[in-house]
Amino acid sequence: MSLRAVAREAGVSPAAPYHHFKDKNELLEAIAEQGWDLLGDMLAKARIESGSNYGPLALVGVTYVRFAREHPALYRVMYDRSRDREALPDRQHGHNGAYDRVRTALVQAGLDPTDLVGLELAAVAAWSAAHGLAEMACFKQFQPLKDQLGGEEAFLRGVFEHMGIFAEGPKR
Amino acid sequence: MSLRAVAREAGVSPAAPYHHFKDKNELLEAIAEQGWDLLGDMLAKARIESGSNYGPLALVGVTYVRFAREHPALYRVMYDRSRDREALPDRQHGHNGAYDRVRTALVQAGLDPTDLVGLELAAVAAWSAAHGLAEMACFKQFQPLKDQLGGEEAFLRGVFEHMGIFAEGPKR
DNA sequence: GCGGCGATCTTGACGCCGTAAAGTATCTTG
DNA sequence: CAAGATACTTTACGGCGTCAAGATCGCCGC
Repeated sequence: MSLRAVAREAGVSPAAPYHHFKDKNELLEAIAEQGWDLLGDMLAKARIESGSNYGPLALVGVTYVRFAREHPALYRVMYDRSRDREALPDRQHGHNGAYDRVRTALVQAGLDPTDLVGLELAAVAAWSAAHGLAEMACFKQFQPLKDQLGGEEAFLRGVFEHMGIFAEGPKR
Repeated sequence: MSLRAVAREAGVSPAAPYHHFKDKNELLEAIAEQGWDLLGDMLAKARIESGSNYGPLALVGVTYVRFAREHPALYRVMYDRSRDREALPDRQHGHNGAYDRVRTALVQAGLDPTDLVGLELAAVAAWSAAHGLAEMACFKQFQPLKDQLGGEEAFLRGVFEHMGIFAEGPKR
């Protein structure tokens, strides 16, 4: 993606974007921020969803991965910016704190809220698993397995079932 | 990273690399391939390592993440190429099949070798977790937690303990 | 009503990039 | 030693991110 191409598509000169963003990176940051907000909203919506047959954590996991799979380019921009700044988005930076949301879901899933270290480790585990699966799910070599299981959703759920924290109920 | 910069560093003209690689991408593919071979060797070495206090799967997980942390640029090249071709490296493409290695370790860890679907799901889960953690572990916000646990290795181990398949012994 | 001003855009330029074509030097081999 | 392969250079093209210098236009206070 080139800034000049964006300007062309918008029907303006190549230098026009510089009156709205300091440079290309700042444009991408703005896009990423909107993306995190959108993902945060989807996670919030997923958590109050009724009739789900997932455990509360698996639900946010599947929602996270589905978001990444439905907006692959956006998700890439989002995560690449995080990697550049070496930090996950939190409320301090203006977005709605998807990371906090994971911790909340973990407490709801039965983790001890007073065990701060355990909670943090579980949050990292959950986010790692979701992000990792989001990146793995796009590989073609899993298509047969997805077909065999009856679709991508079942595949995601099957994978999450192999990860302790996503299993039904409080941690072993 | 620019091809011209590589040529400059090697003391040759900008066009010289084109006599060894079709284009920039092919150079990166070659680098990635060497990377996967190196990682495969490290995983093999880790598995025969004596005196380890990890479960067999956690050992390969920690080794995988440590490799990614020690060679972040290389790991990025490796994974980015995989994402482009939408496939993990396997023996068919000439390298030593890191993916097969994970499946082998899973069987050694006690999974039923005849349950092909379960084995495949577990392999995806393990690889997702390792890749996800490799990408998360670089975030600065976890530094306090790492310090509190006594180093990055303990941090990694703590996270893996929260993921079912990495826990000691056969799956729950 | 009008002068100025800020916002928004254009033009043109700079240096860097990936890549291609054509030419040159060096090394190998019959 | 001739001939061809190998490794490299030079030159060039178009695209990129970015910047400085204007141009245009709508709005506000006088």
